[in-house]
Amino acid sequence: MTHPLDLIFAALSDPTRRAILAMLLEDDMAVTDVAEPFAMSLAAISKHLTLLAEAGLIAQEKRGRLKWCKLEPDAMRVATVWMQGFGQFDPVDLDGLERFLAAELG
Amino acid sequence: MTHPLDLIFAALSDPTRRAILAMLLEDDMAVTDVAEPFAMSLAAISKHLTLLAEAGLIAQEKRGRLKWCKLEPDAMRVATVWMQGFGQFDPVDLDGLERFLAAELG
DNA sequence: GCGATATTCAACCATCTGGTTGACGATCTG
DNA sequence: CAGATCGTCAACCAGATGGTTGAATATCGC
Repeated sequence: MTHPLDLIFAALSDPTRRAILAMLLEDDMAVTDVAEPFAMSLAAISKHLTLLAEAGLIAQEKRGRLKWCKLEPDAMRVATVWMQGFGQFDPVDLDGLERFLAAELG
Repeated sequence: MTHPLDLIFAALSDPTRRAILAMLLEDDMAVTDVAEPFAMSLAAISKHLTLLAEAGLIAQEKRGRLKWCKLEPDAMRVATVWMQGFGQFDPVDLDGLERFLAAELG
């Protein structure tokens, strides 16, 4: 795995990591605070954060004993730019989208 | 792995599968034709196509002995919609994007 | 019906992933 | 300094992923 998009999409494919990103959208947070809502070990969250950082989706900065995590929106934009090509050809088909979501999400 | 976005992003995280999607953007294709440009077995491509179909990114329809693959843009749109939230807050920072790409792609 | 073409299935393999636990190195606080 | 807190590291595990090969199943054309 070496292309940036590989890392970005792989990082986004895990629900825990997407939830972390959503949290960081609200506010920058230290690792322990990120971990708090999840029913898994701190080490597991730490690994998730490392993956997110390697993908460029977040930046981590250590200040004192806390390591602050903040969203890094550029990486997500790169992915968005790549994906744009696949949806833009027919004027957005909201009905179709709705059908898809209804089918997939129950 | 059960959430639709899990499958969609996981499917997109592989360069072979992204290349397949780009090919299908040009035209619908049968499995053997999809496989032709790749230096790997037909079975491998067949598995990739199955993953793409499970993610909803393509649809496969068997006509005679050929199985036609076509792009199914709704799934990609679902992902785009999810991602929109992370980039839209500051007016698109093209310089930052360029720096990111320069850093990541060499 | 027979041979060729299209596609999948099954078994196998190496590697990655997402999680655990316990020990460890830093840093803050009293 | 001593103790608590923050975070990572290392070893381990079960299961998924991306690939292979060879056999099996449809379907087409003669």
